[in-house]
Amino acid sequence: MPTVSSEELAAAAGVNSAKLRKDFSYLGSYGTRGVGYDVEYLVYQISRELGLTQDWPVVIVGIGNLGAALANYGGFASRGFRVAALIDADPAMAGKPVAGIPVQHTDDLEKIIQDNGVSIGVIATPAGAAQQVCDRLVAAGVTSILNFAPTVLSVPDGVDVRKVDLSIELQILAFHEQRKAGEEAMEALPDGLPAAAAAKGSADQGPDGDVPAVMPA
Amino acid sequence: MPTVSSEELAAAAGVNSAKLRKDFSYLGSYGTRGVGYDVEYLVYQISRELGLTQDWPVVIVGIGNLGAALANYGGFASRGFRVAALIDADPAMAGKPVAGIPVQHTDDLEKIIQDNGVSIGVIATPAGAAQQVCDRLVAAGVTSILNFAPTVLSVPDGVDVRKVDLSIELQILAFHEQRKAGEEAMEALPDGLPAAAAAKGSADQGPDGDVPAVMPA
DNA sequence: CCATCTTTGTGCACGCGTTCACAAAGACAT
DNA sequence: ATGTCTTTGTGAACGCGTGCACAAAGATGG
Repeated sequence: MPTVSSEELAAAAGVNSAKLRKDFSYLGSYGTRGVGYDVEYLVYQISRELGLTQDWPVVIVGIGNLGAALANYGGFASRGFRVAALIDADPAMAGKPVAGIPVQHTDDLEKIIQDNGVSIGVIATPAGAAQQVCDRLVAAGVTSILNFAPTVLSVPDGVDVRKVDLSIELQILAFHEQRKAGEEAMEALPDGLPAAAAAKGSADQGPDGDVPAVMPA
Repeated sequence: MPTVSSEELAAAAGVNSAKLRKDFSYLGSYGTRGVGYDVEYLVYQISRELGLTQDWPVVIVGIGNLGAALANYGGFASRGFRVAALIDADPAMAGKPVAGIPVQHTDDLEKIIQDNGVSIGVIATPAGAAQQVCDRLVAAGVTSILNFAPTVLSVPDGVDVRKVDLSIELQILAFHEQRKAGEEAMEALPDGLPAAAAAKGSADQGPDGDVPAVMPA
């Protein structure tokens, strides 16, 4: 039986082993003292708790470059997501297959949502169309929306929205880049930014809190 | 002179006003007591500190759907980013304009980086090519990399990498969706997940910590 | 069956960030 | 000028998450 210790996992993930064990303990006592965690069982338990074992049908609205990129993205299927439909407002796109799935017209949006029991929608339209698409998705029964359009969507209570801004990550890199460049002239700067200085040596690859939280619109 | 108070900004951003004032104070004392902050001056100071006033030439490597979507993304220019070049390994793409910029071949990668003084690279290639492209970018002088390929890149010290996984946000939505669905049957579940339960009512649209940190690969 | 060794699960303490609360500062009216 | 009123900037307290350290649990070998 293949096992891992919290120590091994912690080293691989770059976190403290005690924190990892405490996190796991919230899911239950799945480890064996003196041995570690049964890999297969642990993966299953975490997957289940995270909802990876379920089948999540999603629709992608707006099949431009980004929508097509998402439709072709291989990482969805392995995480339980199934692209149930692609929807675009351009009649010329209708019927054209993208990633093996024929694009359908916006007119049929409500029917598509209901027929497939979709509760998660992805918006990859231009900014101008996003709110309108969002409203229709919500009215049709969608309760979670992933928004790639550069607009803040307003939704009724009970609907989750997550906004993905592709330039934010780039901005974080630029922020660190600026720090690197200004390091030799650090003392010459008018003010120091403690939070940023502390994060100077961060070597992770994740979207974690290593940049000030407040930004201008 | 248009001004805003910390109270107004805090309400708009959904944070505590004291925290906002303290954050601003790290940048200097830009407010006026009894009045608030001069909007224009404040925006400038924050922009400067964040590096938005600088010109950041970036290259995008891998001009598939995603690369094209990034090249067309309007949000870059306004944040100080300038797409200096598009690079692809496919000779058939060479010369073809995407978003008004002619695609160049990978062979010229080093020269392009050096001629344009590029320090930030975006990788939108298939997973198999990512590490190789990364190595060449780093060797050519790039010190910050935004990675859209589903691979963890290894880089020497001093190089920043940020990995963007388009399915993670979707997974967070699915996690909350599962919670919503299981809410009526909450007591029937074998275990509760305190962190998730606490985040139940979160209504923000940002990638903040409202989901467990550790995940299986 | 007992001893030893490994690794988990967790109480406890420390440290950091958030929030409270207030004095200082400045605008504005009289 | 002087007083009042608003809002900043920040010292201090609070709360939460992280990390330490160890007892309990179980495997493994003699």
